[in-house]
Formats: sequence, C-alpha cells, structure tokens
Amino acid sequence: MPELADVEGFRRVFARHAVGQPIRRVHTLDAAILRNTSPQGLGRALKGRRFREPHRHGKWLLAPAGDGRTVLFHFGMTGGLRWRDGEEPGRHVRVVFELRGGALDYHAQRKIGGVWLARDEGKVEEVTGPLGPDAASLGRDDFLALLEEKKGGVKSALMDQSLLAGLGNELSDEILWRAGVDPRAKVGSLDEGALRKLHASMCDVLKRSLRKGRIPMDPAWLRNAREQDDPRCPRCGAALRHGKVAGRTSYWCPRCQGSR
DNA sequence: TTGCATGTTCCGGA
DNA sequence: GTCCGGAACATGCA
Repeated sequence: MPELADVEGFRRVFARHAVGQPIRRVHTLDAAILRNTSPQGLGRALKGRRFREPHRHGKWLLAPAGDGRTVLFHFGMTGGLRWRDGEEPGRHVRVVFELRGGALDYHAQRKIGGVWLARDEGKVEEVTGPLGPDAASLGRDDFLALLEEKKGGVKSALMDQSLLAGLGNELSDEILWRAGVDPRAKVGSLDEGALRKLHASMCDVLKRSLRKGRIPMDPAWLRNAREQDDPRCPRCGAALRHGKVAGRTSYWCPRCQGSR
C-alpha cells in the first residue's frame, strides 16, 4: 500500500501522537527490521528524548529526535504506523515506541521495509540513497526538465525515486490514465503537451490522495477499477488492459491512453 | 500447491 | 554509460 500519499498519512499519525512526548521505551519485537542498528542501539539513542516534527520525502518518513539523530522509516509494500491506546499490538508489529498515553507501532507483514537510525544529518542521505525532489511539490518546469533527460519508458521514469520521489505502481498508473498516456510509451515519444498533461494529472492525483492520506477508493479512479472482476475504464467503459510494464502489474485503458 | 502482491536492490544482457 | 527484465528479499492470501 504505501506510496507517497500513504506515507503522508503515517506522517500525520506520527505528528499527532508522537511529537513532543518523552519516549519511554522502544521495544523491538523483530530485530531484523532494524537495518543499521540493534534493538539496544535504537533504544539507547531514543530513550528519554522527544520526537520533533516528522518530515516526509517521497516514500520515506524521517523523524528527528534531537541532537542530529533521526529515525528513518520505509514501509515496503505492506508496512505502516498505527497509534495504539491500550490494546495489544497487532500481528505484524515489529517496533513499538512507547509514549505517554499509548504507543506508536511500526508494522509490516512482509519485512521489506525497515527502520534505520541516523546519528547525524549527513547520514540521512546515506540511508535513503539519492532521491529526486518530492513529487508532491514538483513544479511544472522542473518536472519537464527532469523528464526531458530521461530516455526509457515513461512509467519507469515516474517510479524512479532518484528522479522524483514518491510515486509507486498505483499512483503512476493513476496519473498515466488520467493524462491519457500509455504506460508503455517512451518518454522521448511524448510531446510537450503530453508531458504538461502528465504533470497536471500528477498534481491532481496527489492533491486528492494527500487529502485522504491514501489513494481514494472512488469509482471514478483507476485504483478502484483494477480491483474489479471485469475491470473497465471509469471514463469510457472500455475493458482495461493489464500486463507487466516496468516490471510491475499495470492497468490501462486501450481507448483513452493513446499517447505514446 | 502455485502464483501473486502497492517496495527496493542487484545482476546480467542488449 | 544506459536501460530493461528478472530474481531476490519475506510473508500471507486467493
């Protein structure tokens, strides 16, 4: 599930419940989810401190805890954060941050994401690797300039985190569908009009997804159609096509997505 | 039982 | 050097 909009939802959960509260204890239930530290290392680095305002960049959530140290969260395909007040931790909880009044759980069914600790500002980028500008605050001219340098497929460009950060498989399909661009198109085959449309669609999709903290489950969205037994284009009703594009399962409308 | 899954990374080949 | 596909990672579900 987690793409940019979902991670923004987790950021809000974090900001609402965890910021400013003394960290009583960090309880790691599965040490394998800590990628560059140990349960002891994480616990020692955080105990008694308070989280500052968290920051999202693409699909990364960065949570500073003072003194330059930052906890970095990545959610893989199945991870998330949940605030828990009283009840027992759920099935796939890997790390528990115990705070006043409750606990913040990092959960992940498949252990593809992870939790990292950076001891100073410079280490953050070492962990995330090169990231392009966040897709949600990428202006049109910068977007055009970035894409004009790309040679390969448009979908793989949108999902390239080092080019622009935050778009995954589902957001990319949604954006391409809204813009009327075939996901199999090469970037170089698109004229400026198509690229502008792509940017406008990206802004639109992100704005509405960010509001919800996820891709809306709206019948007018592709995201909803791809779940159906007989997936049809919400715009024109044509049977959707699907197949692997840029290594991921993609859905597109053969009638609406003609730009290639 | 098999295939598939919204993430990233690494490898080999074109 | 660039780009792409495939495999791997770990786990649960249809």
